[in-house]
Amino acid sequence: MRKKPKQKRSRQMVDALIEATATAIVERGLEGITTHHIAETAGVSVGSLYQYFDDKEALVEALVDKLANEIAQALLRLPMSQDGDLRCNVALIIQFGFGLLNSRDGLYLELVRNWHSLPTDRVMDILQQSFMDLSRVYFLKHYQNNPIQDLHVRIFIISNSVMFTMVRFIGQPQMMTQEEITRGLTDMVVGYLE
Amino acid sequence: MRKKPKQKRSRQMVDALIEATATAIVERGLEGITTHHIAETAGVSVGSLYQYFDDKEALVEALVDKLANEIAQALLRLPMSQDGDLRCNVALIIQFGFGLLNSRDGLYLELVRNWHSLPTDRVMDILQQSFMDLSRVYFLKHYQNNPIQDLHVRIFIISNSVMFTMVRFIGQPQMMTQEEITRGLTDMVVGYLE
Amino acid sequence: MRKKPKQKRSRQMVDALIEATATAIVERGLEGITTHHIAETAGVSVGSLYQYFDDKEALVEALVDKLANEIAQALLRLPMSQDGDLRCNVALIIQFGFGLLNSRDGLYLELVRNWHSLPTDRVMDILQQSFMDLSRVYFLKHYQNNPIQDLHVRIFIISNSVMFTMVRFIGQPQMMTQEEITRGLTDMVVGYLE
Amino acid sequence: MRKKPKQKRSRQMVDALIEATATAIVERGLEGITTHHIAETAGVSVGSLYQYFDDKEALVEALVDKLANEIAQALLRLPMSQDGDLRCNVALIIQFGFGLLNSRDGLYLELVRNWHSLPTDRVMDILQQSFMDLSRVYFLKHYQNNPIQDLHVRIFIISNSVMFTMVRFIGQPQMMTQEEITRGLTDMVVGYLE
DNA sequence: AATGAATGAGGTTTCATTCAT
DNA sequence: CATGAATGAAACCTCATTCAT
Repeated sequence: MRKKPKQKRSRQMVDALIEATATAIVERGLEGITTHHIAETAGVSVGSLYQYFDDKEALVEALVDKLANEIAQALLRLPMSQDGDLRCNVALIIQFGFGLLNSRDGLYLELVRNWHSLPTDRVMDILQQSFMDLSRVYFLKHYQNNPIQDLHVRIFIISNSVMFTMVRFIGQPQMMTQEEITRGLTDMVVGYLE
Repeated sequence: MRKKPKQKRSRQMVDALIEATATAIVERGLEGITTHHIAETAGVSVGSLYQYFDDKEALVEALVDKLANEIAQALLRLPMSQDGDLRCNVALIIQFGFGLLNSRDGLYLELVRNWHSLPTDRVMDILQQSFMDLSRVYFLKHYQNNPIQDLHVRIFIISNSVMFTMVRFIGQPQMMTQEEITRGLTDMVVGYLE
Repeated sequence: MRKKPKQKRSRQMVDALIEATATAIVERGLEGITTHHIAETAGVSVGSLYQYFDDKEALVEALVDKLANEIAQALLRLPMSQDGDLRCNVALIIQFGFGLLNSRDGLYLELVRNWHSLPTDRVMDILQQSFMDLSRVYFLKHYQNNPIQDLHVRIFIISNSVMFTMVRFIGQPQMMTQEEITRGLTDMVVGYLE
Repeated sequence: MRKKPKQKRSRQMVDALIEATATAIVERGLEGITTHHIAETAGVSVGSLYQYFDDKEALVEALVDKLANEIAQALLRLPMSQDGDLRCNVALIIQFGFGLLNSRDGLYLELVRNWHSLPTDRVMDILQQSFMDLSRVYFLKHYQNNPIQDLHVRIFIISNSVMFTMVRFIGQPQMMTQEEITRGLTDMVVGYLE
């Protein structure tokens, strides 16, 4: 970001631009957005856009960052069962994920699809961290003396498996239901972790 | 394809163009390719390109199709153990997958990354079919009277989980080894199927 | 024309190409025709096209020439009243003109519209010659000793007035009928000649 | 028009582009103009051209519109004799027409020649309206109780006859003089109207 | 003679970014 | 600070014409 917006007016402008970016992505896809369209949607001039963001990419980065934080917040508020019911918690997270992917008119979906041209690591880190925390709590209880092997590898595998399977499913949900996918993923993950 | 290449000369040109497309994608990424660059790489004029392909997209489609067929062929030649050792076969396929993703200077990697803007279904169909066949053989032997539930859902989940986890891993292999990923995926898949 | 087609085969080819040009013009307009389309319509290769015609323009020229001759022939067969009824003969020619412009799916229409980029003089010459003959016969009878002044100017004015008014009318016949136009033109021409 | 030119600067640019279009048409013919050439002639970048006009066609339309308005203005200023001398007024209009067609290095000529691919209706409407007004005034005076029949048909015929005969004459004035054509047309028109 | 594959100049349009006001 | 007019590189695609087979 080119300039730290200290003043209230500027802060609003930055926010408007980031939200406009989100809207534009939903409307035209990540590849279809243009700076003009974003600026117009934000009710701001292109010049102002470049006052606060180095280039188009910076805008998207800021958006991804913002969403990542929101997701992190939401994950913290997830009512995980604290008694160590793994299956229950995994299913909860998966449902949370589906909720996310289906929200905001497919904004998350479009972003995950294009993860490779985005600083998605930030997001994946957050998700993986969440899984990590969940797992750690769980395993601390159950395998306290016998810690699970390769936990970070498992978390990596699970995070990516779950996320991309969901995205792929949403893209072509013809031959199965979301419930089936949720159950299947839960089975797989729980089986892998136990 | 605009024109059926009947003559040997034409066939060569079509091949050269498809190969040039592959090269260009490796060099510049799927989004970075241009018709001029492809034609130049193929040692051919732009006009010729358009004599055989309707547009840029058609070129990429042809490439994907060709690769899909090659993969299908290669999968058939995989020395699967016929005695029903699931773990062994799963590991074999995963290693095959890694081999593919690491081959051709990352061509497959780039294509999988951009799956959403490609006719990837074709490829995924092939992979899923392969898993399907493998599983079917396996389960016919072991659970003949008790067929596995939701096989197509499982296959879908497994195919996507394995493939995208591998792709994501290759993108940032810093904190774990390919062996660890392979083992982890194999564990997960086998656990899920048994 | 590049080559005089002496052999029967060649003659057929030239004819086919000219007819294909006509068809192409009807289908796509004079500006829309391409050598490939013409050759294909004629069932011949582009190479052959260039064997007999210097370039695209030559094809159109040949077509115009052919049509001009046909028109000249048809005009000769027009059943002009020989008793010197000018109005009758003028109306006859105008109706003949409308017939022409409405024939061949608008081929003549399209050609007249684009007269400025064609060797239309050839055609206009023929028409003017026809009017000229008609008038001469008429005036020889009636004004034998008192020849009409500026006959060639009048013929020029009349030919162009009649032809382009008809073409313009066909282009947008909403607010009047062909009969009205025919009567009006006849009135004007006869008035001008008498 | 893509953007309403509110500022003075923009207005100048739009004008420059329209004038450049006129110049380009004179230099290269209506079919020969290119966006780059127009932009260059206007001393402006292609991008700017597209900021104010949707496409090439829009430019030509704007030009035609502008000229049509100018013609309408000029026609209003024509010193028509108000005492009802039809011949005099007709000749005046025809001379005005020749003046127009010979002005601006043949710009009008080229436009009329290509009337079929232009929104020429606008222009013809203006001319026909002008004739219509002229005629109406005239006939109101002279045939007040006995209004002329089919006035709109006559106007249509006359407008097109006069205009295209003049255009055709300018294209090949070898065998007659402008005076002869003017006199001839005037004779014909007056004869037709009386 | 006939073919049709190959050429490549040339045209239209988009859009990220800058900079004078 | 904000504006938005201006820029111009760069991409896609067409089609008249040639020439090796």
